[in-house]
Amino acid sequence: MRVSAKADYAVRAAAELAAAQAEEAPVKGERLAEAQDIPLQFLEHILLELKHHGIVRARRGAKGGYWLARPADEVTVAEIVRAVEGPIAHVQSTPPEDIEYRGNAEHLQAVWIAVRASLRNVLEEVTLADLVSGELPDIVGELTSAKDAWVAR
Amino acid sequence: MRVSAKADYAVRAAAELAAAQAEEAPVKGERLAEAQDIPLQFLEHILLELKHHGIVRARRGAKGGYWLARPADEVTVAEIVRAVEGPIAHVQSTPPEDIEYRGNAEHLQAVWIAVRASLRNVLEEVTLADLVSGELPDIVGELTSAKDAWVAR
DNA sequence: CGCACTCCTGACCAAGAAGGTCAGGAAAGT
DNA sequence: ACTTTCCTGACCTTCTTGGTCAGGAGTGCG
Repeated sequence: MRVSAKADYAVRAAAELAAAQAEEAPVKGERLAEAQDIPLQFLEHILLELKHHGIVRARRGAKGGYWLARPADEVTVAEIVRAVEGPIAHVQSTPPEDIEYRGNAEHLQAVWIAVRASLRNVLEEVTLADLVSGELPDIVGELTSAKDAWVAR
Repeated sequence: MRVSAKADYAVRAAAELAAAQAEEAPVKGERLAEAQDIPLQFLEHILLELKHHGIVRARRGAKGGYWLARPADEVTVAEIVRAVEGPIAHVQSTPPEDIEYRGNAEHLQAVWIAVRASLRNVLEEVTLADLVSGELPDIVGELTSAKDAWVAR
């Protein structure tokens, strides 16, 4: 139920790429690392994973670097998280719809399904374009405006 | 972004305790383990954690066993998950409200806050009583009735 | 009292993930 | 050719996950 450093880094780097999409030139890994304060070599591994998932493209050499494979408003945060962390809200490493619960826990399956659906409702709605513009989808506004959304429990 | 075996086991065992709350006698660990098919010794460690968090009580000896410290409709799934997994939706092991994002990732904080809020909206609404009766809160019904809530991505 | 029963506790363990670092190779540009 | 930058795999340390094992300590009963 936590967000890994890798996922956080991946989204941040992707946000930088989204912002740079206007310029017609690739962005170097080093610049991404500096902009978001991420260890360079670790970041390059992450970018490679994003590339393998078709989210990012890259070119090597002098004028090389990374860029988004698609327009920023077509890439969701959910995609990026899945690329580096794997499936969202799996239970014991298996998808909730495949689990059979017995006895008094029978309805737990529906709860885990609801958990996954609520995560998707946020992560699949927010695109990289939303993220850099700051114009987040309504659902984020609703969720973050509840007074106790910003306090720990 | 996944649910550990421990959290799953904990909720299932707690559901059994909730169902047994009518009988005025404690439930043995062995019975819980069998009912939910959980390795006994691992389960006892989990129950101990729940006890330390004031969710469960226990007595040793011949007529000993475990029981819920409070009525089943006052114990939420969120409490149980926190007891065994720690805080929900932390990023890089720190709460999202404490993170400062720079540059184009500035609004990522709001997204993680929304993620946490949406998890809470489910986990803090569902009580153990809901779970054993099968009468889950409206929000769960809404989330699970979307057609693609039950399919993988 | 003694004994069985059950929880309680800490030590241990193997495998994997998290969060990196290091060294070298392979394309691209000049 | 040479530099630049990505690409790749190996390696590393620490922590977490998902357990098992051995023994201690409280409780109830005959």
